Amino acid sequence: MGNTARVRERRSGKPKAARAGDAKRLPKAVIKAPAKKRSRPHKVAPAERKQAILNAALTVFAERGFEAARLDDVAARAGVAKGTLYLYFKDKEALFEELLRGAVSPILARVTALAETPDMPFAQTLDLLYGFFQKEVLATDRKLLLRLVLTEGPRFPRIAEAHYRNVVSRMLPLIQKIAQRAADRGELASDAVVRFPQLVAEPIITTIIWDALFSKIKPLDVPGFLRAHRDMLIAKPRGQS
Amino acid sequence: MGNTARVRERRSGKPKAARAGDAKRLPKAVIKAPAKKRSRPHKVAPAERKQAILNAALTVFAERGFEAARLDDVAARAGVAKGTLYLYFKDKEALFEELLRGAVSPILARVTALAETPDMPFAQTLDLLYGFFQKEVLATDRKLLLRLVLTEGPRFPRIAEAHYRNVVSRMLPLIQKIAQRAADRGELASDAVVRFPQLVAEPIITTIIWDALFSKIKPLDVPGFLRAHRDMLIAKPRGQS
Amino acid sequence: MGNTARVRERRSGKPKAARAGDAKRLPKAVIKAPAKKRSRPHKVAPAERKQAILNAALTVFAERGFEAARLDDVAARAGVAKGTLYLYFKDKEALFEELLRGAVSPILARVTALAETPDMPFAQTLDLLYGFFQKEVLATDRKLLLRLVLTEGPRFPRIAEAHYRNVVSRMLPLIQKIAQRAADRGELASDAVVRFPQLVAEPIITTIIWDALFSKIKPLDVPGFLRAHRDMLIAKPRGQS
Amino acid sequence: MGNTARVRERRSGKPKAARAGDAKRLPKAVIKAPAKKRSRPHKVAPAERKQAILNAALTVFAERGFEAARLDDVAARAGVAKGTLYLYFKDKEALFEELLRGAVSPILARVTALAETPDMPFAQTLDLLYGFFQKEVLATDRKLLLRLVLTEGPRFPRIAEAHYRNVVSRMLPLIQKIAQRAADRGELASDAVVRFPQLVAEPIITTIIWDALFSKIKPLDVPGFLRAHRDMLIAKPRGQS
DNA sequence: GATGAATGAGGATTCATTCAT
DNA sequence: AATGAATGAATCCTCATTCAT
Repeated sequence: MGNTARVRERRSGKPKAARAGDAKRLPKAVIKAPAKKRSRPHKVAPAERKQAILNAALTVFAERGFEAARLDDVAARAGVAKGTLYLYFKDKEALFEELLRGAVSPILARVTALAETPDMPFAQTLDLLYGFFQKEVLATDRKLLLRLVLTEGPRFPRIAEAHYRNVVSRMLPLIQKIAQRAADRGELASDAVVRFPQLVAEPIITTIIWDALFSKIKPLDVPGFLRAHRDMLIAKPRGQS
Repeated sequence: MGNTARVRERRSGKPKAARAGDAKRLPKAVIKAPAKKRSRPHKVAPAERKQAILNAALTVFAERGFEAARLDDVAARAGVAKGTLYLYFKDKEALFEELLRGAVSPILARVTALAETPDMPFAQTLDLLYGFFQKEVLATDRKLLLRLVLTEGPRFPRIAEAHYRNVVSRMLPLIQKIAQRAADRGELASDAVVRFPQLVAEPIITTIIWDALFSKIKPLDVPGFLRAHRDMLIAKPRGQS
Repeated sequence: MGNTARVRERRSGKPKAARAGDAKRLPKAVIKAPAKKRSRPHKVAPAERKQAILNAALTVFAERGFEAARLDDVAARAGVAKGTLYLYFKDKEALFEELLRGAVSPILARVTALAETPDMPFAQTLDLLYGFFQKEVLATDRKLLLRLVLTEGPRFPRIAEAHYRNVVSRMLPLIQKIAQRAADRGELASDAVVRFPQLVAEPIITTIIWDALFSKIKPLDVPGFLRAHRDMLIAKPRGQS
Repeated sequence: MGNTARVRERRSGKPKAARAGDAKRLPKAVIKAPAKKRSRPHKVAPAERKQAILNAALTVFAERGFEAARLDDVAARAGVAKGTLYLYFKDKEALFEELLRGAVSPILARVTALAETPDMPFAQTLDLLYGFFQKEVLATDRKLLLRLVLTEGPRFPRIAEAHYRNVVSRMLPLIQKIAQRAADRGELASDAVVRFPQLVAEPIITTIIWDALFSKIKPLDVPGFLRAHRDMLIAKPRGQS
């Protein structure tokens, strides 16, 4: 009866060209499978492979958002089969969460370091901080991670929570400490920043959002903006000169 | 009409993960049709009906984001049949865009008014502006609109563009004008705000984002925060006391 | 930008010809979509439509078992779109359970009726019962339902339970009552059937199983078999003559 | 070998419904790999290994049925790698068929032996037979084998056929012979059992099915039931006392 | 205009099978 | 021989959209 002869019709060739031609959303770009198809690409370190998937996922999720992202595209970009994703991640959501886990932790490390340098003038601390943000976040893929946290966070309480726990709740006290020290040294006449360390983080959020929404239309002079914000932060309040 | 020839533009289904009742995301909420089904929708003005749809859409889109939002839910919430949506909007995307069109225009009007009031001290202008934001945006559904602009904007260039055109590009020059006047009056020692009127808008963005992500975890003292930011804006730069 | 022009590649024509050519399992037959495709078959009473789906489901489930059955095939056989199934049934399992609900209830009605006819000789009661089984179950699609209960029951505790509750637990006492009456009239010398009314149901199970497994190889003379079983049931035990 | 050209025979995935942990079906159980993973499978005789696989397969197939059974689970239970299964069995189906081959042959041997013992009273022969069934089938894993034959047989004509050839077609003539001898000795007043030796096998089928479906709900007094059936078999027909 | 049943393309996920090691 | 990571076809289910009433 020929077991091997049992063959069934297939269709195989799958339209992967992610809806190019759509003019309203996501104008151009959009995922392009590198088409590198080693028929059995054994001997790739699993960690590398996982990283490849995460990299691909970052691109795809950033481009389309969680819901619209297609794991097909992630797999294609990562150069693996669809099923392979599930060897490394339980499901789409787990992939997404792992992707965002530790999104901005490097910044945290830097801020911690700054908090350990008590004698630095506040202005300089801010310059270092914002400089670091520009070089290590804005200029890299981490920008996309942070953007995803901000844009998908409302729909993923767990991710928002994790971000709060891992980043925000640790960063703010550090900033507070730095600000307090500056205030103690007389560098700040008001405790506004001490009470609201978020004032230091504001331009980071603003920059990420502006970049995501308007950079194509009207790029922001980010260094200038950050400098301007810094100047505000270190200013003396009116009437206290 | 030839069934096989029917081609439709879509983008996709919905991942299993987002089902209602899922405890990890979107805790409860889940849209609940008011089920008010007068068997005769007697004399409902089309404009009213359209508004009902838009209201429903705002809730649903805000709750789930564009992709995950179900028109079924919108229709149910609006108390109309699903097909009815298509009498008022070409498709899901058109509904979404119309929803966001003019998202925050009321603020614009207010800022315009402020710009016409040349003699007001800058501090007071800011208080009025931020107060208006709190009462007319943060405390209302418009908060959701603005949130949607910020979170979905990256995936909807047209919406970002419209928002830039309708709101941002009009607001910033007004602020600039106000700031310039304040500077001219010697109220500001630096032209930072004149060069970067975004500095005035920063706390609005920050507040919207914080509200969307962390309000459940750690509510922000919004009035205090806005006052602190205001104080910064009107501060004298260091060394100029 | 021409919304209507947004068209994307498709593949459409789907291989529906369910694995014909498979020689080891399910030799021949196998689902054949009637291909009647009214492009919008409105105006079919919903009850009718549901019944069409249930009928199709019966065939497909009986042919392949629950797990291997494809809802694609059910839909094709029912002449509806895949999505339509979900208008009538929550999911595959719900369809399956509803299909089996009340599988053999008509028999129950008949047995009840027989139990209300006290004066009938036991032999005649059995003839009526088995005759009814032959005509109303074995010769109809209900045979497949009963077969499904027996073959899928072990994997579907809920279905087994429902069958026990709805059919078995009601039938056995009725048989018991009938048997008791027969015993009281001296028609039976032993209380074996009274204690084990299952003895009456045995040939029904045996017949269904034989039919499912061996009818192609060696058909069973069902009427003869049932008569033989009946003779056994009404016999006098040894040594009590 | 050309990835795109690779065509494989399969039949399908697995519906969401049947996931482990699902409370509605297959209450708990869910296969649990003993996780004994000697890093060196030192000297395990291939025959032993094969038997381990078959044992594991029996459990898994019995628990979920052929389609829903996962080779992953079989491998885990057998303590081998998934690929190893394919060293011993061509594919899932071959494993299943080998598993069921000779399912109940031990009984056959016993019946043969009984058929060679001409002088035993029929009642005693039945007691031995049913006793053997209880001890060697019902109380052991062979129960699961027989259950699988009955429940999967309808979908596996080859298995049904093999079972008929190997077991049924050999057993029935033996029973017939025994029954004939009993009849010749005047132990039976009718030739019903001679014409339908299935009457002897009935309670075996009934018992297996009852056990599979209802044992949790309402356990059957198997010994009593078998004795009752035996009494029926050796009874004198009415009117011949 | 309104309706809502019907549609069917699309995507997440599973799992038998392969094959480089 | 044994392994188990990788593959990708297959299937369930969803939901935007249509259109007969």
